[in-house]
Amino acid sequence: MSKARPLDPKVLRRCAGALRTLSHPERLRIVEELEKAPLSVAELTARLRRPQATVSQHLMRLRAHGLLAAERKGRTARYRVAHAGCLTILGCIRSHFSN
Amino acid sequence: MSKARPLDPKVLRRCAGALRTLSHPERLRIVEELEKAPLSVAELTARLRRPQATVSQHLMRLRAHGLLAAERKGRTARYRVAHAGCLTILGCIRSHFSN
DNA sequence: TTGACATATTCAAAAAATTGAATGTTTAAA
DNA sequence: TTTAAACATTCAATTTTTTGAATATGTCAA
Repeated sequence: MSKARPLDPKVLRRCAGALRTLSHPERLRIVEELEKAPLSVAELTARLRRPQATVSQHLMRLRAHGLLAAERKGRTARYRVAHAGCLTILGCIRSHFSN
Repeated sequence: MSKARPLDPKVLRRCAGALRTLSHPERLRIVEELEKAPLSVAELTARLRRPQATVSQHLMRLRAHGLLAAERKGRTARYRVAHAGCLTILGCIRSHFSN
């Protein structure tokens, strides 16, 4: 058990940024889908029933923060969760904020 | 281990809202301070070195989402963490996003 | 009461996030 | 090559968030 030193401002900003990146219903949903299995943009677009551009923008943002990663095969991009913290936070949400 | 049912849209929005409420460096810092012990607005203002109004606004927002609670004694208000999820997420951040 | 202190609220300006349409890029198939 | 499919990017309009100054409210002490 560590001493719970205060996080330094730089780290604090990065952490807040990660939380903010996750703090959108559609992005949360994306992580939820990708937790089960990697999916292409088209598959995610179908599941979320949102415009492709919107889904792509969400994916870009999640990827920019290192939360997702993409593997391209031919002309499709397969996204997957790339940061374990993502799933931990999702689990935390499920157990603490679900109802 | 549950079946990881997809969160319904309403819950998803609430969860995203909670994350967003936490996704600000100063608000994260507030939770961090209050994790150790309850504090008054003045004490928090001193620790954060931010204008009182700003701290108060952050507190109001955290309280509105049920993450903090306030107990008033005379003319001071003592804030404390009121939602366990808060601390779980803080712990998650420490272990996954700290460096 | 009056005055000072602690906290909360309002307000307007500035900054950031969200949205979808339009368009660009890359790759595979014809 | 052309064409189309899959994804990414740009853009401008809209909405939301953030900020601090100003001010309001409530409470204690004199």
